[in-house]
Amino acid sequence: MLDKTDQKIIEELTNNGRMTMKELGEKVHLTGQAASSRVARLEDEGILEGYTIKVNKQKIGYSVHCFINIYTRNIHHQPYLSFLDLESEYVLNNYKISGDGCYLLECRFPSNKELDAFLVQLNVHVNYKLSIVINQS
Amino acid sequence: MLDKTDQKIIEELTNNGRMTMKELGEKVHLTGQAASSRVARLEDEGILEGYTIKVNKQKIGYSVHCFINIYTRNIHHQPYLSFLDLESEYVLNNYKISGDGCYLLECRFPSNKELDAFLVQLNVHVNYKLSIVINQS
DNA sequence: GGATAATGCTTGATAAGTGAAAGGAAATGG
DNA sequence: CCATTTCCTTTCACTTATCAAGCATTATCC
Repeated sequence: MLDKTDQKIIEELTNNGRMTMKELGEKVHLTGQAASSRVARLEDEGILEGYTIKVNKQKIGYSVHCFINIYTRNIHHQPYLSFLDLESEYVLNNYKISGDGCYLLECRFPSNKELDAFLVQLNVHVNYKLSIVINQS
Repeated sequence: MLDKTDQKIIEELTNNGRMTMKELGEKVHLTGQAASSRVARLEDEGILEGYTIKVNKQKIGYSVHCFINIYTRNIHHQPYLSFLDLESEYVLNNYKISGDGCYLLECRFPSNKELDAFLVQLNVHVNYKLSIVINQS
């Protein structure tokens, strides 16, 4: 499905998603047009899902990064999931997991103040265990 | 530091990091050149750290996504961290966290076979608790 | 085996975007 | 009140993207 050239394209675009097709072509030994049509194919196949940016969240005031293990008390998860939708400003990811707990929730907050308010509301729906990210290596 | 326009720019580029500056300008009611110079400033300030792509990892053969709570047995973490460097193909993130455990390790594997081999080696350095992602909502 | 089709590339012309320079409007400060 | 700064727009030369056409290689089918 993916040949060496496709893999290289994915690698290059992961490092710089805004590189010109001409530049990308040079990296993978193709013309810009050929590179462009391969990228279009990767998009059509749903392998390349989109383009985005890496933002320094600390610099824009979201410095508290945490993971929250969720333990549902109720067989109905919908209230919890609906709550996440409302608080989506803070939610990065919500993973349904095997192992300890039902979900692993990844969030970012401007400060402990917002985190605290979030946890109070969260506790209406579920129990939780909080882990704060100290560093990322 | 960031005005409304900057925030909108970040939002738009998060949704489509490859949009043209002209297009971005229209979204935020500026000319392409003005948008471009704001983006350049965001890059200089380190707020916009780079451009990348979203890849469907399942489609390229990395279908097992998991989080591993790491419990170090030894005060020296370096052997564990060096191990991660060697196995970086599978490692998405390694967070130093508060709460249960010392690290939260996020990985992706082509199959349980590679996961198993990874865990065997991991156990040389640390104890762990495994959570497999079933779904992402 | 040879015609046919399909795939993936290159080439070339046109349309579109980018970047640098020049200039103007609004806010800031002596 | 004028000078300065900041941020924007306009213009133009230049680069890049896009589209269609053409060509080579490989696969397919009778």
